[in-house]
Amino acid sequence: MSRLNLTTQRKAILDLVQSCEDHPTAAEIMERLRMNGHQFAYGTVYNSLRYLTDAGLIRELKLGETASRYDGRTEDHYHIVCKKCGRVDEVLSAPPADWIREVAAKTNYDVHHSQVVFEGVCYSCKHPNA
Amino acid sequence: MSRLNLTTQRKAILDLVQSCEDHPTAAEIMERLRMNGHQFAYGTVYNSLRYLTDAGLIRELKLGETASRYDGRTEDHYHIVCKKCGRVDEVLSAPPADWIREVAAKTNYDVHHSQVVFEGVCYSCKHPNA
DNA sequence: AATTAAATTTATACTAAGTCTAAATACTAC
DNA sequence: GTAGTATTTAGACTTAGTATAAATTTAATT
Repeated sequence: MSRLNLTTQRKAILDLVQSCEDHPTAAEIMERLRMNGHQFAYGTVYNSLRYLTDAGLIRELKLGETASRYDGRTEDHYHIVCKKCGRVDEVLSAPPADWIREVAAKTNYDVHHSQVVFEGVCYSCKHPNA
Repeated sequence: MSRLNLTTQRKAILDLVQSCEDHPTAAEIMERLRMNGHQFAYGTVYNSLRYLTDAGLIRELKLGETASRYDGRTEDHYHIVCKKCGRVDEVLSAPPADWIREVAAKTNYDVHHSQVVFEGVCYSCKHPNA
């Protein structure tokens, strides 16, 4: 682990991701950077996203779509995806420790981490004319 | 939903996936089919895997790698991936219903399904010289 | 059994997301 | 200021998967 090196590009990308209410893909990040007057090389954006992810400053979300999404919230949390509209919301309740212990015991693994993606239908899609 | 139509190709692919102890990718499935003397078009394998998945005969696993994996076990279950060796094991304990209810209440979603991928270190990697 | 219609397979072109590479640029330490 | 390292850039390349159009198979109708 070496010292954190936030270049202009990395800083701009970090700021952008942290300012997002949603969970943009790399392509969406590039688009928003361009709208803010930045124009970085394609590879630089991917490089920086990986660097920032490795540094623990942002999170990469793999929600089962083709592209990864990025999240400026670094606390441990999960996500729920609406099957109808594709919207993604945060889930802050952690899986019960009992369950994790049970899984560790049954599988003989040291469990370090879990990714959970819930799928369902969001409030707006349930009540279309509210 | 129309009647199930298991062509020669689909049947061979279903048989193969069901006979696997592991969770092969589409590329691995093609390779194993070839070893069994089958030679199907590239697109047919993808088509068939989707067909079989939609029919509920196999499952598509998105474990955060670049390629999907396929699983002949159709009961509801989850997976745990070893960070060291990449091995994937089954997790048969379901997440506690209380937790799911809590998530549904907090997010205002109807929760239909959850995908859970645990990450950790498997027994063999923990005890390298056993 | 021959004819038509529908579904499926095949081969191949294409797309999307991301990685790799080599040259150019920027930063750091002396 | 110069040498050395790290980063950015542009663009080629890779991987996984989708789309398309022609050929083949299967099923239904007569």
